[in-house]
Amino acid sequence: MTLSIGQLAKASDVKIPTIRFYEQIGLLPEPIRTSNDRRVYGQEAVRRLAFIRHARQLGFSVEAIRNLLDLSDHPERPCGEANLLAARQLGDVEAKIVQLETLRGELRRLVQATCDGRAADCRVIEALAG
Amino acid sequence: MTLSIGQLAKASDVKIPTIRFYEQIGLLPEPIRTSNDRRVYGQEAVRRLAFIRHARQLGFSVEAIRNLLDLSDHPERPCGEANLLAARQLGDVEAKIVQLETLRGELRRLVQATCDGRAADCRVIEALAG
DNA sequence: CTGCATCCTCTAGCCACTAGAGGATCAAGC
DNA sequence: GCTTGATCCTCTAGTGGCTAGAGGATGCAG
Repeated sequence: MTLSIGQLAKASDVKIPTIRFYEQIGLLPEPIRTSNDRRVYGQEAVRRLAFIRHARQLGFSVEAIRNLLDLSDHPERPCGEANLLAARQLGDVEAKIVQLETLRGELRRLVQATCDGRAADCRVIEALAG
Repeated sequence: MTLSIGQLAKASDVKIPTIRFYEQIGLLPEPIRTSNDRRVYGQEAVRRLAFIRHARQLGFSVEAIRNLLDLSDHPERPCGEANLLAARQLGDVEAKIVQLETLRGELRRLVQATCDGRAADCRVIEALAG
């Protein structure tokens, strides 16, 4: 059972231009074409796109995904790099959370200080200025 | 006491190209120039850049900062919009934190499942694929 | 056969910068 | 006065990960 790009988009929940974009940057192999140049995909494309989509949702960069896919394509290789990439991604996310929590604290103070006067006395403006 | 762009960059901890960029997009007014076309700034520029920098660190978009600066430039206006912008920014940050915490959970599971074999049996790859 | 959906390629835009080319000018030391 | 290195100028292009739109070909249903 083959799929058009539109059907693949629905099956994988990835938009058509994004699929073409992934092909362009080499995450997806170039599919075969019909005589009229339309892309034709098989089930493997659905799996590969699901892989990419899941990894992107976890915040992996395209570069990281390229490595992960490469490993997935070569099952005989050691998988230490996959572990490393996952650990690094976790570290990045944890760092981002800490940073955002700090931000949240500052913003909460900012929001609590909101006033109903004119900009001249506005505490939000004041806090940003000073 | 006037400042060159380099001195302003040091005083405000904003890089030179970024200062020029802020001028280009209208966050900073065009400064006067020397006879040799070099930008000359006063203390007001330091304050304005500090404002921008602080707001950027809090994650405000350039558009939001434009509005905040506009308010700051017109102290007679009501400041409800500043409050609104701050509240919205807080909401955005809180949403982002929730999202990242979910991500962190998934990534922790991924990282705990790391294996020392080959990619064929790698749980990280497997988890991403399935 | 008409009309709409789907597909194609190609280019440009988004955000907030950042990097680099290629050149002019300045300040300090000899 | 001359050299050297820092600083400045403008302009263009690149980053990441898409997204939007132009302009056109094809497919399919009524």
